[in-house]
Amino acid sequence: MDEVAALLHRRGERMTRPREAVITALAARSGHVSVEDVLRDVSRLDPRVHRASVYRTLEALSAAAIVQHVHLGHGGTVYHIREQDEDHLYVQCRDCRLIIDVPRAQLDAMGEILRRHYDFELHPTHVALSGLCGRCRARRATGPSGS
Amino acid sequence: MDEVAALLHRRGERMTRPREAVITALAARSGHVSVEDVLRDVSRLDPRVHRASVYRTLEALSAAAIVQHVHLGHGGTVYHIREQDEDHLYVQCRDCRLIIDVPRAQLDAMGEILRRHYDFELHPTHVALSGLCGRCRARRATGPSGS
DNA sequence: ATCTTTGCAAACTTTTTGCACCAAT
DNA sequence: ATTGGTGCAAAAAGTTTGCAAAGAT
Repeated sequence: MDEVAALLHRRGERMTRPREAVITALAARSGHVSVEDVLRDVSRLDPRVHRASVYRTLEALSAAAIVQHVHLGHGGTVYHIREQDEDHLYVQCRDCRLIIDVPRAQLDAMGEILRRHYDFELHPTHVALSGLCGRCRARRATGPSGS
Repeated sequence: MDEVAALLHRRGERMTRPREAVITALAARSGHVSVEDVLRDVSRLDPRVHRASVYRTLEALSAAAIVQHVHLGHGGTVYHIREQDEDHLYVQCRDCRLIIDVPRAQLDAMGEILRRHYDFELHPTHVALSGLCGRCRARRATGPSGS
């Protein structure tokens, strides 16, 4: 928390109650937190904090590179505290919404192709890829009658 | 258009004026059309068509697999008429929003890794990857002072 | 004639903004 | 004392819904 405060101060910004609450909320969950989750958790942590402050705080913390967001195909955007070695990408199951972190090394083949053939530099952490996890694939094979 | 009508009829559904307008709007643009674009184009093509009908039509056409959507990291969701050989994925520049279609073959390395190591079947057309195209990377290097 | 789809209006959800006040530095 | 940030309330954006009427088959 002090680290975060220092980062903010370096930018001429301040550590405040709403910001503490947002950071606490993000830290409490392992990662992949939706705005909705943040709003709910923050208002539990400190009911005085207003929605608008949560939105503004997420924006400020993003600008300061303290938090990062990942767009999911469905289900909007999730936030998490940025780690120094943010070297994985996200893959999400389109059925159960499970998110899997994949080491960035795995993406290098793709990144290399994009760079070479398309002069395009991939930022693999920004958007989650979509697909089907094994469990949901099995469930679909069995048929939705199974439920 | 008749093809689409046939597909709808096969599902016990009907071809109507709003649906024609939406399909015309989607066909007129090469692809990657936002709801906003569809709404605007449709109301030009036929001002009697209501917004709500556009939303409902996009949903119906999606359900019938006549149109498909792609989630972009920023800028929401874009629609396009589904092609039989939908074998490319999308990559989008985070600065200029340019969308590049990449042949699916290029993604096979990644797809293979996900399948083998994570038991995850990638649906690569559903979400656009994000990154920086060459032009924007150059512009950033020059510095935003260049504009 | 039947039954799907439409237009409309209103509701809803989510996010943003203007502004006076509060509070971190 | 500064001036960045907050809470509030209202507006803005984007999407959905109930319903009576219209229209495709």
